[in-house]
Amino acid sequence: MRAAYGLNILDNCLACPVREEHLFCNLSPPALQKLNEIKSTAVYPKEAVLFIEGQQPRGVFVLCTGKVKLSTSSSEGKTVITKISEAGDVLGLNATISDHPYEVTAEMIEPGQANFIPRDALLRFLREHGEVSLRVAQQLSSNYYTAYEEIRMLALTSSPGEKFAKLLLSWYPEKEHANGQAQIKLTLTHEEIAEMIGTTRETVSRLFSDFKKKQLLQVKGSNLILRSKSALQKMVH
Amino acid sequence: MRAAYGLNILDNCLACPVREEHLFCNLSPPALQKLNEIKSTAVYPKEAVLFIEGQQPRGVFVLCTGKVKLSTSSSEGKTVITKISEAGDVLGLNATISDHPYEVTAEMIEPGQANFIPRDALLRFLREHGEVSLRVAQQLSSNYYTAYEEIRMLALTSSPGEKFAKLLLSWYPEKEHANGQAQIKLTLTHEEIAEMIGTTRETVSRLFSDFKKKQLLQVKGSNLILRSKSALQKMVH
DNA sequence: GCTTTCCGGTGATTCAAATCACAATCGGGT
DNA sequence: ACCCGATTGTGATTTGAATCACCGGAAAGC
Repeated sequence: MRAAYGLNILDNCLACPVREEHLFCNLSPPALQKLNEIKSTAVYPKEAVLFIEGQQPRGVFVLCTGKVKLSTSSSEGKTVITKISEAGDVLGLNATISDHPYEVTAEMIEPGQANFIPRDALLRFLREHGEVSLRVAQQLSSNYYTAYEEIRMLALTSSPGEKFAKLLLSWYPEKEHANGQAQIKLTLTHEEIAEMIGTTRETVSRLFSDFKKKQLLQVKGSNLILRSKSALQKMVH
Repeated sequence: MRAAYGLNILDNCLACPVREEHLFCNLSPPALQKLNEIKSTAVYPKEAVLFIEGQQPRGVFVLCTGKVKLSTSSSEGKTVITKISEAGDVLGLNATISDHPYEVTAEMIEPGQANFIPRDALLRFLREHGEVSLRVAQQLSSNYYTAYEEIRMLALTSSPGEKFAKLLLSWYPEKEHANGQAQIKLTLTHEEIAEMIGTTRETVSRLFSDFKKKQLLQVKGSNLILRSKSALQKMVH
């Protein structure tokens, strides 16, 4: 499979067996070598916390494997999950670049491996490699865009049902079955789904029931089967 | 007043009589000269639209004077105002850098002047001036942080009353009266305030009544007087 | 000056989702 | 196989804000 790319991606990416194009891929050899010098790799178990909202940024984490839950909480204990990050994502970039405190808490929900790059080493690196700075700027823009999606989801979607449908649509893999069906491993609890769409656990439970009744989905153990993409799309419109 | 700064800021900023430190200030003379070559200045009346959500980015606008309302809407006509931009702000930066469509609509709510920098000229400029790229990256991070504030406001603040209090607090000038009082020119309609905090016009109207009754504020024509910062802070906590 | 449109205030009513309260079920550990 | 804590399902009740409906008043246009 890898061979199809013509050359081994490990040759020109930050050492991390990630297939997708990401921030630290396709760099010039000297830049890449420098990056590999300043990074350090570690393995994190489930529930490990990479960083906490409000902390001074120590640096960025490039996720190689595993899944990370990004969330932010109010002082009263209410929590929103803003994103589930996967392999290839760079975590804590904005905080590190702007020297604001981390704006989210990052917690592993599936164990995995990540490269850590300390803040000052990264900034020094970026100052020396202007071309990478532009890449970073583009990555940040893209993050910003994702945040706006979240804002739109929270502010413009009125009913929990619609938000739930949007969430399910976002779970479709790029390459789904032609008939609009998809099978997804459900790793989140109802509580966590509630925190993603800004509602309560009970409401999510009822949404699952409703959607099952309407033939929109099916649950088999931890497998979630989505039955019709078009029907979901009709709900969000 | 300006003299207090030691040198005329027009000497080292993108030509635009803005006092604050902003993105295109304190650049190297050659970079600055290049910027002034590629920018063009225009005056915009009230209700002029700089760009519309979903359009391909044409470039960035550096606001010199006036105020701009940034908003995003759903297909059903619901609208959120995400920010009121003021002099010194750079509009459309993320879209321009990442080549995503503009994520908001920018409309003048107070007439003013802005410098426009076309997309390709800006990108060429950034490639040639790596040091400015890092500044841009920092600006983008900062924008991102602001977007997160918005997410927190929308998702973690339960009642309209609390959101309203948060909004009022954000209107305090940096240097307010010691006793927690402040006078603010109210340029937004209740409808617009509703769109900022995600509620309805009627609810905003009632909030004004409630807050007046509770001695938190006072309205005299278009002047809004906030009576107690600490009382407002108690409400949001 | 008069009309028309936009904006702001306030009641009455409705309604969807939060809250409360349990019961049922699942899954991992011993 | 059994136990226990975490997770899920679902009814009954409450509630806070949206919606509907209308009026007064200010500002803008003719």
